Amino acid sequence: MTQVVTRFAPSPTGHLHIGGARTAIFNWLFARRHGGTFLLRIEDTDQLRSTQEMTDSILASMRWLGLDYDGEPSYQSKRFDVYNERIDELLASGGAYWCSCTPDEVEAMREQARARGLKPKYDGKCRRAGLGPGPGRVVRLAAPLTGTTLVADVVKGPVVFENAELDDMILRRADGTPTYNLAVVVDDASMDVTHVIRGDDHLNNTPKQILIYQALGLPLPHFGHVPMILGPDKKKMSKRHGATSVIDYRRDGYLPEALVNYLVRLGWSHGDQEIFSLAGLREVFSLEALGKSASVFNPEKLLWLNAHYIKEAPVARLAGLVNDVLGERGRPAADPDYLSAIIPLLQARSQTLVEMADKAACFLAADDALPIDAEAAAKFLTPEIKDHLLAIVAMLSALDGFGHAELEAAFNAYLETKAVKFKVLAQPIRVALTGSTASPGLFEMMEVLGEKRVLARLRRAATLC
RNA sequence: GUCCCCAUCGUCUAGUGGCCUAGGACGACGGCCUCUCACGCCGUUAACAGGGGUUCAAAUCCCCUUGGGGACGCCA
Repeated sequence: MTQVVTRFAPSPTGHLHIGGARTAIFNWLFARRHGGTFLLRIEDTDQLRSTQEMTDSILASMRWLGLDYDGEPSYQSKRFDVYNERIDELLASGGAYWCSCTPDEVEAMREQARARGLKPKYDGKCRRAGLGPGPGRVVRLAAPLTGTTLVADVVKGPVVFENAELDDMILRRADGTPTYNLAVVVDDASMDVTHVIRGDDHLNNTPKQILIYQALGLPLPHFGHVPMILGPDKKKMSKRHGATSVIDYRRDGYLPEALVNYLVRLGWSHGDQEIFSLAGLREVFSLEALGKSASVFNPEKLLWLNAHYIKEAPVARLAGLVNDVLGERGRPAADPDYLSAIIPLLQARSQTLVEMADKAACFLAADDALPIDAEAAAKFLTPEIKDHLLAIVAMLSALDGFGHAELEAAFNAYLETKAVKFKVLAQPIRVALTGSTASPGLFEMMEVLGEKRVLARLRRAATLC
């Protein structure tokens, strides 16, 4: 295969969508797999809806996901002269023509076609009028009226379209700006893109674009249309499906490697393998392994992957991320060493960083202000337990070390002398230490909390009995 | 309405004519472990949309039906 060039071409009219992120991943992987080039192009020809803020957001999301691109991003808004040059060429060669029909007139034509059971399209009224430029006029492609156009899709296989179904689409708007279809073709050709990998929803655009390639005398790239991601209702993913942007997942405490792993498995597979890193993927990714059918987004599986990566992540990294979450919630920064001691106790118990931060809260709370669940207190901080708590305070104060092993040994001795089962003490102590009935193991927690906090919390709990 | 795409457990998928009594993963359910909650481990549940062909043989190939999705913009 010749040098591979792929590109990701988002429109900066919103944050990076997970569907867009997935096609970016596929393009990135294909290029990296073949030692090719991965380009980024911002499709901002719609000057009304495109914003710098969204461009920045998309760039940030890509960086977060670990998708680096080659060279600088290109902006279509800076290339209007290039597009217009090509449109003028088409005008001169007869491949395009001026059209004075108003949007309302065109809409009427479409209605008419629809009413006759045909595909709604422009009827070519101005095609032979030989119009020149003028206010309010657009430029349309003089598309072939007969014949067929073949899309040799890398994913879907060959797809044939009747040219009669295709439209004399607008190339240049009345305000002089180029339209999407024209700009994509000119850019993909001038950037020497070899593989256009994009969402399924563009399949119907492809024959139209091929017509433009042909009119311009440009060589065709390979096309590959990846199936869409659907919401739980099997409809195209949209805002009403909840979290749909990459930044939503970042905010909700997901690790980028989990999102990438999840997304790549939607519509692509490598045997029975479930766990993939970006580095591993670039060794095995292939377009042939892409599926053809749309897939439903499954939040539970993403959560499972996130939990998996949380268990694997280095403590120092998690500590930093949890601190960020804490900060976003207006909590003071935790001591890095203390937080790093807490994290290992929470890794197997947290599916997201947000959950981890929530669970870290009881470690970080001031001893006299630790929130204690009322129901838990009523059930476990009972009068008969009070003496035990006080006796344990005395016992622990006399202890030499405060490590897991010493603590466990001391408790075993206590249980023996008092002839009591650990079960009767465990929950009361847990409530005393954390304020709730669910937590990491007692001894490992006590070791992390340290003697001072443990004693203070036990004393406080005794007063509540 | 017209055109295009798609069709294996609830979901993501393996499967490229015999290895399929259809495999894995998430979820759900049950069990083990156990100081609680998790983790982990073990097990159960559950699918080739329907109908015709082709073939010695079909989840795999062809056709039809049905179902689902997408596209029909001076948005991208």
